Amino acid sequence: VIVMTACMNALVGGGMWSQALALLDEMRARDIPPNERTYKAAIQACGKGGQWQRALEVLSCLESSPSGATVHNYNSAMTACVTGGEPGRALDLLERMRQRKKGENAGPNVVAFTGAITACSALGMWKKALSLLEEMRRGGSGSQPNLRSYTAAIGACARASQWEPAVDLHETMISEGLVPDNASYNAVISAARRGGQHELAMKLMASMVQAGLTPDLVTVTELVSSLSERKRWRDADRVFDIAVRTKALEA
RNA sequence: GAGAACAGUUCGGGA
Repeated sequence: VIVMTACMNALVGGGMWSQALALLDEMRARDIPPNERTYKAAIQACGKGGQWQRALEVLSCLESSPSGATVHNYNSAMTACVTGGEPGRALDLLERMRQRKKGENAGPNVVAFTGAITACSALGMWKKALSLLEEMRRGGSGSQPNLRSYTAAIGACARASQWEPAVDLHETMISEGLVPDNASYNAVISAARRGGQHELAMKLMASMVQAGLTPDLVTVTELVSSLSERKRWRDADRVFDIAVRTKALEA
């Protein structure tokens, strides 16, 4: 068991999740009973590979194991559901974690909530994303939402072309003392683009530069597509100027 | 010490 599990860990670390799962199958075929560590490696493999069915199966093995499933284990299973194209099941898992709280294991943490917000994003449920974020702000995850949580929520608004709430979140986040980074800026800019607010998108890029950040490839593609949709070629030139000046594309 | 792990932003390509 130890050798097999060690191999699985190595495979997962190297991004070879399918081989790791193959080892789990082999253990079963050979009647080598997996232990908790084996399942932990397996569920991580499922997370990376988006193998949600197997993730849920492994999760229930962990749940019934003596030490029980950890918050991390649930989070890996949630990742598997989202990347496996079953985001609704990730939301189910969040509920399951909440039930578990009563049993005095830890409830969902910041990572779990953020994962659930990402699931909402994939489902187009931006209102639910906002309400999950609200719940976090009220202390529901045991700590306050961090930069990634806000970015995920902004991303959910962006996907639904809801630029106004996205901008609100961006501002709230700043007033909470969080410092926006490239990913969070790119998320609001995306919301502006999808909401047809190209002027706003340009302003956001400018404030990004003012804040000392270097726009990246994502920022530039975001703006260029926003501007070209409206054939604002002059503005697109300005964006390229800024991109060159800030060395945006040199990373 | 078999082992320290999980979450966020654009577009495109490949199986």
